[in-house]
Amino acid sequence: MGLRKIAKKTLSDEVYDQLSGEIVEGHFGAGVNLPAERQLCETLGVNRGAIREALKRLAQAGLVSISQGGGTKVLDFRRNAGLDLLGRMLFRRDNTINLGVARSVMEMRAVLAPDIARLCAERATEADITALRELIESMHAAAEVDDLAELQDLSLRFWDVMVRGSGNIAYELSFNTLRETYDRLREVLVQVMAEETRDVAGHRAIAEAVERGDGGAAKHMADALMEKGTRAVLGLVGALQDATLTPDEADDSAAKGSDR
Amino acid sequence: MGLRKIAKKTLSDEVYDQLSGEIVEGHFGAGVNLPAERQLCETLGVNRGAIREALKRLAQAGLVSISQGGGTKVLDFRRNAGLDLLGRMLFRRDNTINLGVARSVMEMRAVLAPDIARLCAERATEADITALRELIESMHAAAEVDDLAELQDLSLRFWDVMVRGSGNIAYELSFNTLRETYDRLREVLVQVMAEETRDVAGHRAIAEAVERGDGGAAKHMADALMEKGTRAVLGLVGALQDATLTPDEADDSAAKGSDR
DNA sequence: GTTCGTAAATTGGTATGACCAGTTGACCAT
DNA sequence: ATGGTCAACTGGTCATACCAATTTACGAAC
Repeated sequence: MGLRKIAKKTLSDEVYDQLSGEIVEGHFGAGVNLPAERQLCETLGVNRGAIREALKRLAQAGLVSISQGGGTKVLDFRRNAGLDLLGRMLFRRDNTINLGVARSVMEMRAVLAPDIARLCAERATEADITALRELIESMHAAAEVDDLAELQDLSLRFWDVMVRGSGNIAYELSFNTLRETYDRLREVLVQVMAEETRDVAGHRAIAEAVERGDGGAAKHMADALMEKGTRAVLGLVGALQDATLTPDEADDSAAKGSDR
Repeated sequence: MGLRKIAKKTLSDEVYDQLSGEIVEGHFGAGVNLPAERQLCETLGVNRGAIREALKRLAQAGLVSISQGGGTKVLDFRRNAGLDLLGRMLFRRDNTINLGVARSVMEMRAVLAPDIARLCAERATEADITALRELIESMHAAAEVDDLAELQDLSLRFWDVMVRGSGNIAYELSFNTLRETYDRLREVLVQVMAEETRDVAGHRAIAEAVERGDGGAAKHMADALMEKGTRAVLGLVGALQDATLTPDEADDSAAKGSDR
């Protein structure tokens, strides 16, 4: 327990991290050209292959646009990047948390989950329903001994089944990204979201609505469940933001209108 | 008019397209190893750099996992890929449309838009409101001469402003991906969604609610607007799917339970 | 039989240098 | 003002070599 996987980074990963960080934090404004590949080689002290692998990834992420002969141009990531950038934005390079990103994830989760529940109720297979039943039982067991970490894990798996049962590939893929982002805050959130995590009855109500094929009820129950965690986290984020407004860097409230 | 930008593809783009296609269409099952880089070079007839650039992109998209010495393993994209994969999945390599993906996009849009409207109403700046006003006027002008293509473009820009005004980065990024996917079907959908596109009053009602800062009303109005296009497209998709069920390939209804 | 260590084969990671191909911009002829 | 030409710059492709981590097979030790 407590052991963590050792993170290994290749050179191109490091290049990608540095460049994407510079772009997201605005040190390379939209429209300007990145330094030429051969110059980046020299500046960063790596070979051109590593640079190119990183640049291709930046292009795929929607952060830059590469054109032969014309250089590599920085794009406006707010207008061009995909949802995958969330993970990159959650932590700044000084390891502070971007509260605006955390809030956004919670808001999105709160809206998607009820519709996932609705669709799952309308489309779930027998296998899905069985899986939900088993998860609810496990949650009961974990709740008996108040094992919060286990409950959190089971809740994630609960929604895993739900989103697959919804038959909506856009929700599945969004969920993957949101889960990845959420996972990075897991240790922090396990306490904050305890009320939602411990609500086995809430999870059970959704599962039973799914079992009955009652989309409306499933949606309503999911809404109620989400409300608990969402309220707790948004409250915390709000408080932290207010506390952060003291320094000159007005962080998030300012960032909203700053770069458009 | 009618001229289109010439699409240029690099070798690594082509490699990426081929490999991601194979994976998404299931020819490489999750868990198996991709051929070694040096072997892919020979098979595809390109140098190793091009292969590596493509593999790095596949890894970033969540389709494979690369480990030095251990080969490149195919992942379960439904469980690991990000939302960006939507665009890759919309068209199969035989150029047929994946109706399940189209349906998913419409469902997600219908759920996100009302919450975007709600948040925008609560957080919009004066500049946002001005931009919305101008767009509504332009829409009126376009509606006078029933210029559907122009109306569609203005509606997209309307939502562009809304999503930026919502102050939710997750919505912004999701919207970028959804717009990209939607754009590929634009010519088809312009007719199908005409009722929603022509509904200038519906757009105006949302803009006015935003102006008043009335989140509840904005949400409700957006819901009503979305309902028009969503109903039309989902109806069409349903009809097409029923028609497709005649051949043995039961396409989407079957795909749902096939690979889990 | 299991466990552990070792060495060879395999696979990805990095480096170098060369040349091809498209873009840009300065310059010039018309 | 227009269009052509050429040089410089930038990304795209290629070949080859070697480094580093993992896997596998084999055998020694328990």
